[in-house]
Amino acid sequence: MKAADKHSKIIHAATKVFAKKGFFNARISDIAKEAKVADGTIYLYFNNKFDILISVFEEEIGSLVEQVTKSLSVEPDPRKKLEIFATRHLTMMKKNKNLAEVIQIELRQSAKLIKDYRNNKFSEYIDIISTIIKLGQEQHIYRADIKPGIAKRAFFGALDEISRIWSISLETEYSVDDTISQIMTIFLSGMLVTHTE
Amino acid sequence: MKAADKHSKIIHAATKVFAKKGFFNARISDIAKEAKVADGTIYLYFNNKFDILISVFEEEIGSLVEQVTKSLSVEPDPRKKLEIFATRHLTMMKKNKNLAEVIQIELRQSAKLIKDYRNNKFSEYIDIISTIIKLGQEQHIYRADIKPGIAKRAFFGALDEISRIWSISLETEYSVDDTISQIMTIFLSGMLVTHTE
Amino acid sequence: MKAADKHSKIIHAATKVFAKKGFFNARISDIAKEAKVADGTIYLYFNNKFDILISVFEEEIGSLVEQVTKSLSVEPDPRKKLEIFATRHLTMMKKNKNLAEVIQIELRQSAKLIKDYRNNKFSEYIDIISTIIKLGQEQHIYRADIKPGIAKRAFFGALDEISRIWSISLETEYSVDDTISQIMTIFLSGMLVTHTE
Amino acid sequence: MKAADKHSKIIHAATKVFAKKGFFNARISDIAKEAKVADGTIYLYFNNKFDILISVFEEEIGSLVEQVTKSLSVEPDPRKKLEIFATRHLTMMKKNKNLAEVIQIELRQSAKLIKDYRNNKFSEYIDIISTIIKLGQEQHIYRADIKPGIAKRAFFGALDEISRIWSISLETEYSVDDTISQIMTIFLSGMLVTHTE
DNA sequence: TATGAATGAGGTTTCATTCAT
DNA sequence: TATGAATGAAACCTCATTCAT
Repeated sequence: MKAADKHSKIIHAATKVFAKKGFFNARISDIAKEAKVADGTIYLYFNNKFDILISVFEEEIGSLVEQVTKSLSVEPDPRKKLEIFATRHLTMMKKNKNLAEVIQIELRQSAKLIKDYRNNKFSEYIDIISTIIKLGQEQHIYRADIKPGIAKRAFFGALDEISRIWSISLETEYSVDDTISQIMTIFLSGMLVTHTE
Repeated sequence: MKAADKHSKIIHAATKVFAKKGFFNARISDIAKEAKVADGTIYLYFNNKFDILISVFEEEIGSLVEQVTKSLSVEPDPRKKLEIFATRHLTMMKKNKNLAEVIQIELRQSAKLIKDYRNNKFSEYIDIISTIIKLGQEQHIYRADIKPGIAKRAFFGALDEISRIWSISLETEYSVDDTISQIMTIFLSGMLVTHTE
Repeated sequence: MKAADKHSKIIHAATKVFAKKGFFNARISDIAKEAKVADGTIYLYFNNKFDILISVFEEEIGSLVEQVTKSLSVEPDPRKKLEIFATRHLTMMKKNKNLAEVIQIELRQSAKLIKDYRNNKFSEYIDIISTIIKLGQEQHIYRADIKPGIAKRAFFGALDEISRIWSISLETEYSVDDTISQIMTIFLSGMLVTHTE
Repeated sequence: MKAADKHSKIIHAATKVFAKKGFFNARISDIAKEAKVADGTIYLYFNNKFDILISVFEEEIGSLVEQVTKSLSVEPDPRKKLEIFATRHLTMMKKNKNLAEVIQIELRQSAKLIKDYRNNKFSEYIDIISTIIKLGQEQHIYRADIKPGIAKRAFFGALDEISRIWSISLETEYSVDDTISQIMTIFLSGMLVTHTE
């Protein structure tokens, strides 16, 4: 097995374990067992436990960015692009609960633990949203007075809070489609009744 | 000093320490020192470390619910009510960074750690939003097709993600007012350019 | 309530609690609760936890000595005296399981913990046996080559080990009477088949 | 060093420390220091402190059973067998004071602490006595009316109480030989003067 | 590279004892 | 005398990390 393979095997194992137990409750030996390597082997690929967490983000979110970017590239309409982002995000979070939990919980932990960890990949991911909004503004589809820097957080926050509930409660009140539909309505048209007739 | 006072003194100390270090990195002795009591004294008021965390939520969010409810009671307009909620929430999070961090980080931790902790007070808090939306729907101000159960999460998630950034980054790109204005525009009118003229 | 009463109330409570939980697992607050006094009150009557244990011995065994001595005083026959001692001891241990356990377990603990605790009352109790033996030797009923100092321990040890089993196992294979009969046979006549005919 | 060696090294260290301080006063770090391993190492071999105590019994008494059984195997006479048992027991207790104390004190503690610990090895040890008695009864050497189940406890209790005194008092009033002689006289022939002439 | 036994620092919790009331 | 809230020392146990093989 190549080094890169083992590295990624550990990353995946760690994602699973962090998701299940949380960063602090996860033991290195749990990750080692999940990855089927010896405890000591982990330290040949990572500096310490925290380094694993950071790597999990970088790799998992990195691949998320890749997938989403690819999906978006074939769609020119900024409205549709936003919907695609939401769909891909929620679908992924529903499918990959491990990743979902790691993002929801550990993202916050880690942001706190090391101020100098810039969440590069994560920023990149969020910035996909603002890029879409800017594009829409250039095309006069999105209101010019919307600040992409705030809107991207509002949009991501909305999606994240919804998928958070999916993670902790077994029942899923609303389907992905229902949710997308609601989110798009709210973010595109707002909640007010429109009296345009 | 009365028992109730000491209880609340420990709660406030714990909020501070949890915010600064996170639940897992916080030591009981940190909380004790902050509260100016002996380590053992804490166990006269709480069963264990986790019980402190739960209590912090219940009490801090409980008082948040109280304040917000009071503010809302004097305003009949559902549009304004939503704005008041956003304003009070963001203002509080900006002012009380400890509480903000505890909500953002530990809320997620605890939800994960004990599935049977129903986050009663927190649910109550979030439900203020859905109650406002329902009221607005009855008055035909908010669209009937908006599902309050989803919208409340979207709205809270948006606010929470924004205040999360405030907590971790020292620079404050946007003021509370700016942010409120953006959030209200998005949630009430949406991001699309309206061609009603 | 007089001081002496409270003192003895605590002693009895302690005997109960020590028997149930053992000295180390017993908490002062357990004893206080059992005695229906405040924790601090105990320290008005005893110097520390260990002092309570010593006092329990002195008092409980003291009263045992008194009772046994009284029973023995009316019986002149050394053979019967020994039987009375065995009967009283086993009956008491069976009736007062608390005392039994305290003797069996804590006697050994305490003897170890403080070398300078001479178990005065306990020695006095054991010496009742050697006194009986000496009396019997004077009357040429007991063999002159029996050393009372060893025989007293053998006799007490035999009784104690038997009552120990009673304490830990719920089933009581043998009755007190059966046991006495066996013990007296062994100690008086030995286990060998006698070919005197 | 092999794992088995380290296991046994810890057992011996624990026996020593428990004997010296008693189970409750013994600290894990005491045992670790005595065994010249790190505190944590102990938990690679034992589940918890109590598990160490149980293991000490099983191992130490197990080897006692082995030795005694071996000594007995070459002696056919039930009278001599009993004497051999007493001699080996008392000799061992005098030589290995640590083991003696652990048996005397902790045997009682542990029997109390966990009702479901059956003291397997210890029962096996005691049952050596009843087996000898039964053998003697078959050969019409020991009285048929002696109940081996009671007699075994009486015999063991007698030996144990005597060795208990050896442990706690430095002076040794009686030698092993003296004691054996007394014990055998009592248990075989009883204390009564025999008028067979 | 890989292993996994060993390390030892560190934290939660308990509880005997004190002391202000 | 009596109380019981407060104290704070102490110990079991965990687990990230190391290192000899």
